[in-house]
Amino acid sequence: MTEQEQNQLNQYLFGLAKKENYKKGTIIIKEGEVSSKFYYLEKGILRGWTNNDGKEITFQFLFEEQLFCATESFFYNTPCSYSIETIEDSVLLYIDKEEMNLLQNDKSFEKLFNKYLISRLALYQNLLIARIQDKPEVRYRKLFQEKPEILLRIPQHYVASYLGITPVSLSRIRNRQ
Amino acid sequence: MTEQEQNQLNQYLFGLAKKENYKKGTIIIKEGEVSSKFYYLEKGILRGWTNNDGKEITFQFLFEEQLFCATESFFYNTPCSYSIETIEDSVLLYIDKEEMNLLQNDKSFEKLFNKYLISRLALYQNLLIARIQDKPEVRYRKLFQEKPEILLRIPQHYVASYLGITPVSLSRIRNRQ
DNA sequence: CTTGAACGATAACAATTGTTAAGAAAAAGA
DNA sequence: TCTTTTTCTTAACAATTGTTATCGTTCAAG
Repeated sequence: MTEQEQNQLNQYLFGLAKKENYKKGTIIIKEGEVSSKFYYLEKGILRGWTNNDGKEITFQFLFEEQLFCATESFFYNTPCSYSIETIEDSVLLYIDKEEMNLLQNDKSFEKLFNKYLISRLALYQNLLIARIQDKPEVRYRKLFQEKPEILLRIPQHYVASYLGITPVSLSRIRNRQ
Repeated sequence: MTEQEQNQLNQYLFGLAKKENYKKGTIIIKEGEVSSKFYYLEKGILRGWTNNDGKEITFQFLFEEQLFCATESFFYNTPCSYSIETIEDSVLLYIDKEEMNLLQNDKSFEKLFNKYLISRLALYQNLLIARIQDKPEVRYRKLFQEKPEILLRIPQHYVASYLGITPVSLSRIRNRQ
């Protein structure tokens, strides 16, 4: 998906969108509830996490200019299996599902959205492969190379959880470098 | 995506498809090459794997009645970053990308394919979350509960690789139960 | 049927990570 | 500013996994 196509899609989706400010620590999408909004993160950082026997597991970070929704919940109207919250003060744009349904009559939108889905699918496949392939220490090094901003803007215990290790272990790995 | 929608999509895609038999151990999609076919696995089992410093990492198994393609390679015409091979004698249906492009003019197909992409996206998100959430031993137990046929039909060292551990460690885990 | 390769179990030791706890530093709130 | 909370580091020990090697067993090709 080219940058131009991305901009066109954003224009379709968020040309008439509402804008809202959220303080750090606000839950945008809540585990167990149905989420029927499609979002664009204009400013800030978000974190996706699930509850695992009382322990929070962080599985995703979202940065500026990122489109997102709770895919399964949004498209199938099912309770969401995870939460998404702000870890900085953030600005979000959003549209409701009904507004999105209206867009689906537009063939040009449909084609763009198709491309968006394909790019997301490819991304998640690559994320999954990378996670199977690499051990925690390698995952840390790659993350540090590819997205150093994650390590600068996000508390380390969230990063540790995202890497699938404990904060103690991450601290040790960092110290080894 | 309902079963009916799935059948409709399969009919669109593979109504006029070629059918081919492959012996066990045949490479269907080869790492480094561009794959421009969309497949349906009628019979057999496939395995997706990548080369990681000389070590094979298995990241996916495909079973009967499964649609698949090398997403990134197929849609973006890039060299594929992994291989897919048969681990049993298998029967595949396939169409070329040009045939698929013709289908894209059909609005009904487009809608179905959209739903397919959404279902795949949701699946991969869940796979990724599960992998971040669970430790190797838990992953094994869940796999055993959800897909015991994997453990019966697939050599254990492939399963171990898929779980992100060594065959030795998998053998130990199995012995602990 | 025979032979070599592939597969799985086990053992011993190394390396890594988890757990718990304590303390220092930084950030947030009053 | 002062206090409280959060975050990060470090240490000691436990648990898990990795590595290497050996040994039957099974599978497959000839």
